[in-house]
Amino acid sequence: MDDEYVEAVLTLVERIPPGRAMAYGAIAEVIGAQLRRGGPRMVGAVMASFGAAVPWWRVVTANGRLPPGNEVAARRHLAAEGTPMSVDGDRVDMRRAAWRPDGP
DNA sequence: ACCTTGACCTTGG
DNA sequence: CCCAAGGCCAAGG
Repeated sequence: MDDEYVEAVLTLVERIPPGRAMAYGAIAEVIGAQLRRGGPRMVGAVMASFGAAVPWWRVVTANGRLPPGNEVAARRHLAAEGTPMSVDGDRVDMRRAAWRPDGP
C-alpha cells in the first residue's frame, strides 16, 4: 500500500477516543469508502509496521480480541483508560466500546 | 499469470 | 475453545 493509504489509517486510529476501540474491519470500511481500496488485512498490515506511532491498543479484532504479540501492554493501556472489557478481561467489549468517526 | 502469506471476518462443526 | 472453509486485498517470488 502507498503512503496515502497508510496515512489515512493512522489518522483515523489517532481519532479513536480513549476508552473506545475500533475493529480492523470497521477501519477498513471507513478507509475503503473514501479511497476505494483496502480491506481488513490491509489495515492489519499497516498496523503491523506503523502502528507503534499511534494508540494501537484501541485497534482490536471484530470479536474484541487484542492484537497478537502485545496483549500484555494492550491490557495495561486499556485498563488505564477504563475501556469496557469482557468478564475475563481478555477481550474488549465491542458492544459498548465500538466507536465510529461520526457518532460518539 | 500462479501461488503463498498475512496484527482479518463470518459461519459452522 | 480449537479448527476449517470461503471470501477478502495487496505484496512478493
